[in-house]
Amino acid sequence: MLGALSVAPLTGYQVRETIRDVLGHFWSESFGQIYPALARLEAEGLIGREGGDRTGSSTFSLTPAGLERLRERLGEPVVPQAPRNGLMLRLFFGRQLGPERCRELVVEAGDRARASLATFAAIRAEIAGEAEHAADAPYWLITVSAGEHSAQAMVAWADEALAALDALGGSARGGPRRWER
Amino acid sequence: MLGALSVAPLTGYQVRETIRDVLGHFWSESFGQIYPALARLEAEGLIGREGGDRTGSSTFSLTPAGLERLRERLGEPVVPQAPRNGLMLRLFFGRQLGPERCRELVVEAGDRARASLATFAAIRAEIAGEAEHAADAPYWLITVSAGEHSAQAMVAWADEALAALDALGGSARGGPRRWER
DNA sequence: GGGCACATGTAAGCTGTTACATGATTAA
DNA sequence: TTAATCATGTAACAGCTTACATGTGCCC
Repeated sequence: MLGALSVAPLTGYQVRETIRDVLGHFWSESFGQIYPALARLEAEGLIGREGGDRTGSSTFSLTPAGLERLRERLGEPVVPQAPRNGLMLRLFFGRQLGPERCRELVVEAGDRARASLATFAAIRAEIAGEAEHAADAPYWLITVSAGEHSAQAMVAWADEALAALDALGGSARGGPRRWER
Repeated sequence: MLGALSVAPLTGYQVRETIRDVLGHFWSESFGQIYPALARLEAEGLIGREGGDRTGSSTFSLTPAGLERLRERLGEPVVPQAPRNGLMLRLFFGRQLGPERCRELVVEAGDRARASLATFAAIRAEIAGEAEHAADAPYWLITVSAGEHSAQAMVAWADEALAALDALGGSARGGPRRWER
């Protein structure tokens, strides 16, 4: 939230939208905690509220103390997320799930990756077109590139995995079954 | 846990180790919940306990009902994990963090990816050498392949990101500074 | 006038982590 | 005999999700 407000002043609602739409590919926040967190950050003097006292909407912006705090927090060590990849779990126990269902899961994953490649291309174009964020753009593009590399890897893996599953004889629907007479 | 016990009977401690060592690249479990969960699964008749009543260690194995339940659970839709990538968050706000620190983070990520490539190669060799798990091996190798593709993508991305950061002029230590006289 | 997007919040409850506590067995 | 590993648990706490509750302003 401090990061979002470091780019531009936002309302709570806009913070929520920004995190979902802009950071969504690598970060998520519990929206039920945004307003409590805004209140806390305001009480700590890290963000300031402008406009609409109790009547309408208020816009929050980073104070100098808030910017300092953001830099501190960004400098802290990265805490790796505990992995929880349900797709891989299902494939690992694929013998119990069956080759057909595994195949479906892999196809879906490949399709999702291809779709996200298109999204990343659009985001890349959008960032390149925004002159007002020229100083941030190189960093933003690095994260977009990470998404693209990851999605490309997923596409390549899905193709390879489908070939492996077909070799197992699991593709009952439509696949070539060379070993049958 | 049902999946782990579907491959071989294990003690609670071994379940914990198996999840950490074998599934660790794509799954994690809260170990504080393993024993309560084992007790619950036993009460539901999904797993059976052999040996050591109250004295020593007991080994759990899957009952037919447990195998059925495992297949049901594997067939449920994949719940995507909420993304929380601290590395990408720091790079996105890299302007506040500074190019030097960003560079360090990217180098670390690339090194981790290279190290995991070596690990995956070892795992691949190990799976290929285990004749008793021949029926599971193709599925296990698909998940190993996913890890390899992902790590290779990370390595390629890191190189690209470092080049982008150097172009920004952030590499004060040792990098070529062509624009200087 | 109705529906939708904008806007702000609260609270119950679930999940998961962390730290603690204990004891047996095995290897140096 | 001392340390490490194997083994089994408990409990407090932190964090997050979900559902609920309410109201405004704008467009069709």
